[in-house]
Amino acid sequence: MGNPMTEMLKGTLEGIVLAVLSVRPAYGYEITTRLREQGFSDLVEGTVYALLVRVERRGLVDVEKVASEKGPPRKVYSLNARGREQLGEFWRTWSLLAERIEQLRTEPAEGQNR
Amino acid sequence: MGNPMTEMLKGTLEGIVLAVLSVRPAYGYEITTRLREQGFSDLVEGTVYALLVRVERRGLVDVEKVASEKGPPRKVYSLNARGREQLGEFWRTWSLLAERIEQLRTEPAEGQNR
DNA sequence: TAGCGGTACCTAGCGATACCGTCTACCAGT
DNA sequence: ACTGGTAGACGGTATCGCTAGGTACCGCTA
Repeated sequence: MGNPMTEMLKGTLEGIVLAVLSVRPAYGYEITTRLREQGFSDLVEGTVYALLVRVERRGLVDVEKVASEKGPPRKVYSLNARGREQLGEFWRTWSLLAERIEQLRTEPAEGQNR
Repeated sequence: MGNPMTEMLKGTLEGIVLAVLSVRPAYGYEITTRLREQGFSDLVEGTVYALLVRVERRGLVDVEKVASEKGPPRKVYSLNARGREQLGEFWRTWSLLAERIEQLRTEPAEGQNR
């Protein structure tokens, strides 16, 4: 079965991470903990790392290795031009979906609009 | 890759179909064509049928076979008590996700220039 | 009467993605 | 020496929507 939030995140998590990176560059561990604090409490570290590898392969982010004071070096990701384009695409798709779903929520009173 | 809307529908399509059924009972072909007209233009028949089989197995809907004037008999699905409960759960999860994502859209770098 | 399009349902296999568990590796404080 | 926090990686699993077909019935038309 799996909890519903997990399934809903499919297809949206990438946009969420890109949105985080659009604010400022960040590294994986940081992204995970920040999103966890912002309410995505079930988010799993491994998921974010895998997603970052994917967006890097698709050329949506630039990567820079930065030495860390604690632990291994950080891979700092920053959104590039293609990434910002993709983020725009995400917002468009999201808006469409959200609009249609909200329509379904308030529709029951109306019934048939045909 | 796949188009982004397809990925975003994962986890939400079930709720969408349950919402449609909450208005009034319907059969698979009807649900597909109605949603297609309402903007989910890429939605595929097979997807809806498979989804209906799943929600039936999980006991969220009641099924009744009704003879059709054209073609094979219709399987009319209606939302039962468990289905309505599940729909409520869907709306709660959706609201949470939508709220957090909208927050990301307008958020201006929390810990830095604010 | 043969063919076509619309209605209505069903299925096997594929691709994408999030989760799970576990691992490596480094450092500070006790 | 041990624990806990930081940082990244990987193989396996499950879910779910799509692809790409198939079956079956009906009315209309060439």
